[in-house]
Amino acid sequence: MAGASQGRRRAVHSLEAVIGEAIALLDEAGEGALTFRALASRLGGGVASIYWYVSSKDELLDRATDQVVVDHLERTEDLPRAADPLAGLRELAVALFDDIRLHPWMGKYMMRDAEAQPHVMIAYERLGEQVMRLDMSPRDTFHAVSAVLGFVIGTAIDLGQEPPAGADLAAGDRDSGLEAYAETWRALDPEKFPYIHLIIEEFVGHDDAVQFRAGLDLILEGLRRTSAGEPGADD
Amino acid sequence: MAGASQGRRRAVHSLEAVIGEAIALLDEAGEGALTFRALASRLGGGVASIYWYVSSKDELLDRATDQVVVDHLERTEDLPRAADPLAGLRELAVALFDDIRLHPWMGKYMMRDAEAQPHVMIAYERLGEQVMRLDMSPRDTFHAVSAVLGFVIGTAIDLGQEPPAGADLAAGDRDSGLEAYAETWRALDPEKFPYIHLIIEEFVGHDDAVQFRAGLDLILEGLRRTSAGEPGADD
DNA sequence: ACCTGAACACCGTTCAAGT
DNA sequence: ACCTGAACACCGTTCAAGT
Repeated sequence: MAGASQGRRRAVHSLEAVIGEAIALLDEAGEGALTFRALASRLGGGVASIYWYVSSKDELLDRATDQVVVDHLERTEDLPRAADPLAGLRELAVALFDDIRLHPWMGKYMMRDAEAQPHVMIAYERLGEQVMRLDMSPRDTFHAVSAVLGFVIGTAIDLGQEPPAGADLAAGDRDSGLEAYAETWRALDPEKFPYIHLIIEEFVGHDDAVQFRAGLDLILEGLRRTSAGEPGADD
Repeated sequence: MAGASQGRRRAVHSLEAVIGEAIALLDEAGEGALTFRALASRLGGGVASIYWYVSSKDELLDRATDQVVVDHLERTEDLPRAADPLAGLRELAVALFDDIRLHPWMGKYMMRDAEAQPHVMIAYERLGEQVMRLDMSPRDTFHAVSAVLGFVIGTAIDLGQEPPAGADLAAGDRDSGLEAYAETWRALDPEKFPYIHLIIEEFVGHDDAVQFRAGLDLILEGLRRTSAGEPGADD
């Protein structure tokens, strides 16, 4: 009986398995849940084994982020479908935002190390190629792409922020969270906080995706005007 | 001789000292350097004492962030100086961005918990009051403020990202860092990466502040057009 | 009321040893 | 070539005890 199967002593891994389980752990339970010990037990092996595939937790996170971008690029291969460069830019930005939102932990890492995340470069390139069609100077082109990218990733990070440990994520979760904020704000003096009072009801039940698109459209509208107004302008 | 000064046995702290030293530690050595043990030794006391003033590291970071915002509000009390609402919005956004950049660690925490950071609310309110002068619907007003805020904080976070542990921050520091990236990019196939090649030289030696202002101006230009075009538009 | 050292339950990372 | 348990040097947080 000593060996119904004499295997199972040593677990067998692969880089794909390590990265895949890391992504699953991050998606399911958030950034705090990604521990070498937790990851090892998911893989059915020992902690130290992970270091055969990855030399640090930083590298693990870089590789996990890059892998998500690989999937994103695959999924959006045939974008943009629009003839208009700004419409094309919009499609790409929206698709990127939506995919980052599915993995709220990754925004933080996307801008950290271009060399460790080779595919992020390709996503930038695709956005840039749409902007190039506006025929602006290299500098204006660079600034426009940086603005869109900063807005996409920045907004995704803001919205993906994990609430501090204390927060009560019991029942209505998100809705009740928004409502709890609104409650506090309604208590503020309307004389001193006219803006807050103006938008409280908009804030309650607002849709992150709608909010993102509205902001993106402001940038795109500005870009449309700017690129039409000063063809080839410098500095 | 047993007590030239019999004090010094027990250190004496205050909430201000705890928060102040925490901010100093974060500014000087980055987020990784803020440890209860490091903070305690700066304060000249024991680790556990900090818990008298603050109930967790999360609270410490919330309070540190709020304190920086307090200083920012004080420093910019008499802004905006411009009569034009968009110019006023621009002044406020630029000032906020510049102050966040002085404390690169804080961007991440600014959007995390409005209740724990009462003064962040005031900064939002000030931005909102400028946008209100454009006489748009509550929804459009909310979206515009959210877009500006998302861009300010998001860009600040992106730029404030600490490079992963490995990075060589030896001599030329930032410049050589940019140049190292550029080197990698120049090696990319120009056929497949026309955008990257177009902007490499713009990227090298680019100024974060200039880049931020360019993006902000796109949003403001879009906002100017949108608010002029559809006075009081809904949905 | 405020401060303390020592302990607890965790981390990421290393290493000598196994197969 | 790949996997392992045990150890190391850290963390944030708690607690019983001091003043």
